[in-house]
Amino acid sequence: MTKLPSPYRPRALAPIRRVPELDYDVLDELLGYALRRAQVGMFLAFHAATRGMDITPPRFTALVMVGANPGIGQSVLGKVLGIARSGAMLLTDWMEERGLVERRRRPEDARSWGVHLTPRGERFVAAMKRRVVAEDRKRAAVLDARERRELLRLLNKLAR
Amino acid sequence: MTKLPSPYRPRALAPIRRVPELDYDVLDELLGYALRRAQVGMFLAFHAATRGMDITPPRFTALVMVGANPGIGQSVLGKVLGIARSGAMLLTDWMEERGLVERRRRPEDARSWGVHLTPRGERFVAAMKRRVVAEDRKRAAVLDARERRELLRLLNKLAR
DNA sequence: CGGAGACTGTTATAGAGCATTACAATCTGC
DNA sequence: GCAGATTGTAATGCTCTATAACAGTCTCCG
Repeated sequence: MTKLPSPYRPRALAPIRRVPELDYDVLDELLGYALRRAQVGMFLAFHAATRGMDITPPRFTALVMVGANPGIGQSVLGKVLGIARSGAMLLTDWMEERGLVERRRRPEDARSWGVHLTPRGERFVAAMKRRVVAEDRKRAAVLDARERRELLRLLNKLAR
Repeated sequence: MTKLPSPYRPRALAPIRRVPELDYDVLDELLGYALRRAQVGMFLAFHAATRGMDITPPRFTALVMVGANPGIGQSVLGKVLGIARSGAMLLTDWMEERGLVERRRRPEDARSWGVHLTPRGERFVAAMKRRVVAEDRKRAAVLDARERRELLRLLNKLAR
C-alpha cells in the first residue's frame, strides 16, 4: 500500500560486555558510564521489542508525542527530541511516507504545519506502545517496585 | 609535534528540553526514556568538561582502559566498548596518531598487538580523568551521597 | 603432524543520523 | 510598516559504526 523507501535493515548493536579480568579504573565510579551501560542494555531490549517495525528511539518518541499532542509543530518536536529542526523534518517525512502522520496547515500560523496521526498511525502507535511498555517492564523486572520508582525518581532529578 | 588529522570541531549536541505544555504520555513511565534524558545531560557535561581535548565517551573509555590494562588487545577493546573490531582499530589509530598510545608486538601471539600508553598518553589520561571525574561529581551534586550510591547500584543492577 | 576452523588486525565500502548553512515565507513588536 | 525572530525546507557534509572480505597466526584434534 505505502511504499517503504528504506528496506528495513535491522541495526545490529553490540552489547557492552563486562570482562572480569580487566581493571575498569574510574569507570566504575562514574555515573556517566553506568548510565551508558544501562542505556545500551535498554536499547537492545527496545530494539528486540520493536522488531519488524523499523522503529528507533527517536521515531518512537516522535510518534508518541504526535499521538499525545495532535497538531504539534516540527520545531517543538525537535526541541523535545534534542535534535535540530532539519532533523525533525526528516523524521516527519519518514512518518508521513509510511502513512502514519499527516501535515495539516494551521489557520492561525501560515508558516507552520501541525502534525497529526492518521488512523493507520493511531493503530501503529498503540501497538508500538504496548510492545515497548511491556518490554520496559520486563527488563526492569530485576528491580522490585520500590527500586524501580526510586530509579525513575533519581534519573529525573539528575536530568533536572 | 604530532599532526592532528581532524582539526577539532566541537560536536554541538542539543539538550532534551522539557516542554511543560506537552503531554508526554507513556514516556514518563519508561525507564528507557528517563535513562536517555539523564544520559544526554551527562554527555553535555562530559563534553564541556573535556573541551579542547577532542574527546568523546568511547575515546575516554578506550584511553582509561588502555591505561589501566596495559597491553590490552584491540578485539577486547571492542568488546568493552560494544563496537566492532574495525571500529576499535580506528579508535586505536586515532590514539596512536596523537601520540597517546603505541602498539607493541606480543611475543606470545604474533597475530595481535598490545596497546600501551606513551608517557604523553599517561599525562593526557591523568588530566582527562581528573576533569571528567570532577564534572561527574559536580553534575551528581543534585543527589546526596546516599542517593548517588543507590543510583549507581540500581543502574548496575539494570545493566546486569 | 597436518589440516580445519577460530581468532587477530586490517582495509574498503556503505549507510544512518545528525548538524550546519542558507533561504523564502510568515509572524511579532516597537 | 519595518527589523528581527521564527517556521519549514533543501543541500551538503561529517562522524561513527557496521559489514564483508582478506591474510596471517594460533589451537586442537584426527
